[in-house]
Amino acid sequence: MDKRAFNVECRLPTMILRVALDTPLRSLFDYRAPPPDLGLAEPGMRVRVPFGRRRAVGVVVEVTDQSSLPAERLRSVDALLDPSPVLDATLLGLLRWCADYYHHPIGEVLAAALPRLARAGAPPYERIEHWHLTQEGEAALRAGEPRRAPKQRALLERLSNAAGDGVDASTLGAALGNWRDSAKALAARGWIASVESFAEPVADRGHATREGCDAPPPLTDEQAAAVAAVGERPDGFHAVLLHGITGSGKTEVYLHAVADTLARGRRALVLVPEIALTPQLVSRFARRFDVPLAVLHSGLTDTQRLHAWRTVLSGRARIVLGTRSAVFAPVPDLGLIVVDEEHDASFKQQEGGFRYSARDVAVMRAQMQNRPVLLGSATPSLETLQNVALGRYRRVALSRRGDQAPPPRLRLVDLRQETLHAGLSTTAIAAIERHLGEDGQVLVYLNRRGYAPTLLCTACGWIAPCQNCDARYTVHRSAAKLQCHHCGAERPLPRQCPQCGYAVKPVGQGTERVEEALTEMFPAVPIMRLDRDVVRDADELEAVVGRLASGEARMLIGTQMVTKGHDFPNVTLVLVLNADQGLFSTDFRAAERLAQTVVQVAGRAGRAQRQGEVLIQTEYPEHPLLTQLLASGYDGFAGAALDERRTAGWPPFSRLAVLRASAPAPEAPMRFLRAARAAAEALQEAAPSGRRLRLLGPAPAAMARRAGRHHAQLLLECADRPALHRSLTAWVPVVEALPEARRVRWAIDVDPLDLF
DNA sequence: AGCACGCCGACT
DNA sequence: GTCGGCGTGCTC
Repeated sequence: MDKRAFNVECRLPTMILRVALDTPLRSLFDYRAPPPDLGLAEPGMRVRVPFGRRRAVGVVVEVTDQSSLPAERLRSVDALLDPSPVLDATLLGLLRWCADYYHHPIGEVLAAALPRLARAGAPPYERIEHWHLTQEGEAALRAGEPRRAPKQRALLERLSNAAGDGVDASTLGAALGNWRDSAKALAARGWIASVESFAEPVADRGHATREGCDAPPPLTDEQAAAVAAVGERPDGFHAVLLHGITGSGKTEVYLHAVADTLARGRRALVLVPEIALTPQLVSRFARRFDVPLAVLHSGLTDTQRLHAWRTVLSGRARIVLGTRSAVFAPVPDLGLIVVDEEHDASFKQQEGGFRYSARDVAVMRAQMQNRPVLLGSATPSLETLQNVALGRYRRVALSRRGDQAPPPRLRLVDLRQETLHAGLSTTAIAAIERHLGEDGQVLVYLNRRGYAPTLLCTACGWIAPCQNCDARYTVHRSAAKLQCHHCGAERPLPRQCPQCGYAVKPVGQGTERVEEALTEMFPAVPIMRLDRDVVRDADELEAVVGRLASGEARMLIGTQMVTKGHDFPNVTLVLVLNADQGLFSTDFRAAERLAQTVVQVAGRAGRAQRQGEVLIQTEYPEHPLLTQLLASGYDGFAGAALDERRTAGWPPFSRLAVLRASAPAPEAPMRFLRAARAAAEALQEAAPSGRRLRLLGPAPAAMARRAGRHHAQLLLECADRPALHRSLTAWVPVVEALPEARRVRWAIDVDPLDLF
């Protein structure tokens, strides 16, 4: 309490707040602190400030007593929006590290950590609205009023029965349904009134947790060892890779590690890819633990997101489950971070300006917080495996499936020796017949939705080009339209060639077409499709999964969606229709992605007693990646792939950054990038910064024109991270100041996932 | 990014 | 004669 008095006397005269604002500017802005009666500003609190001609909400990053600006140019903050920091010291430190590491303006980095409504100034705590009867109201009720408004009367009676400070709005909503109109009418007559307050943050620690209704099953030895490895040093940073094959029970390890964390009175943060489509995990946590759980994902409305964020900030939520941006959730007393499917590309922000890897940020957060981080995957990224090899992460393995099912048998189907029916080889069709005959289920994986990837004119060769992109329209037959999968443009499906009037035909296979072909081949077998066109939300997904689980459907054809997290216990045959996309890509990560996809989809097979069979269709059955994967599994593949990366000097044996630019004008991105490259070369000459920086490009992107904008990029490569970082630190301000920069949208992508 | 100011074309 | 195009500059 005396702290305030101290500050008034000694620091107020020169108290200056350094504030981050949601602008692409790379600096902080100095403001005079508000008078002390408005509250004492601390780093991590939001403030409302005048900014140019408008008002903005910013976050106090530093409190100092001096500014590089003359005092007369400083303006005062309008208001302090938080009674205590919404970003604690560790989280603020993490965000500052992000701004530095990803070379992104601090204001936009902080914006990524706050829900939109919080950025607009919404209070940090839930408003609690308490309604109570006034004396006039009591009198009216005794007098038998209101006589002809039953809803108003019910509300009055409900309030008159309430004790103490009345009834809060959510209780009224639950008890009376639509009560707002009645309340308005009664308030207008002065019979009832409301008082607003804020929900208090939860201050307790050491809160013992009861386990919920699901009793934890006994752990296998491997699982127990994994849980022990995570819990070994709960007060220090260490990273554990949980390398568990599909079906080995990784989730059970997470649940136990989280239980240990809760038992210490700490909170757990669990990151998953694309949670909106994996409600299974959420319900498993909800059933196991009898504690409040917050779920943060991209499918929430702004209001829902604000609500969930407040639940986290207040400490009510003991477990926070979320996707990428949840890595910035303001979890108090954070005791453990789990990253499930750590190899998943959706942890990397690929759009917009601030392109961070939530997995890497999670590791850094755990380090700053001095807490363990648990990374789980059946197919760990090569980066993570290299961290294990260097002794930075500890690897614990789950090598046995809980159901004791033998691992599936993988086989290649040589497409050069096969006749194809709608993309299906005769071998594959025979295998489908056999498995269906033996009462098994069949899963067909094809990473291409729609009916066919192109529509071709049989006479003139016209190929339905998208107007906005260097791409062709995809045929969607049942919706009778053409759709561009890069910009979303649609047009009706033409019956004849719009150029010459002759017949058009769809070329190639998408999931819709394969479904049609399978339906024709197996008219008696119920088939389901699983892709973004058929399944729009979690409920629809559950319906499809449910129909397969019940045996109502016997075959499933789908895209990536089928590889993610869902159990199909009776699937005995998995078909991978075209593995070849990943074999000859210019992207050095394509092989890794293909291996991960194949292993993940193969893991869906044979989870019951029967051994599963996996058929991979390819034109290149002797390709080393495929033979390696078949001969020695993912581990063998990963070892060979890491050797290749070392030889070629690709990550994790070097560090990359990409400067990306786009503009409607076709020449602007390349002009900007050439200027940026020249600037980098000039800097290198002026101050050789140790390790050599290699510049590759600029070059137009693989698909140069997307959604009406032209894209190009410049690749920067360096043998070690500090040297790359130093170069970027010197270079980015110069790039920003280039006159050409004004004509493009540009962004730095540190540790890019996709190069082309 | 916003939001101004500031100079040159087609409109009431 | 104005409305408005987007080039340039600034935001503590």
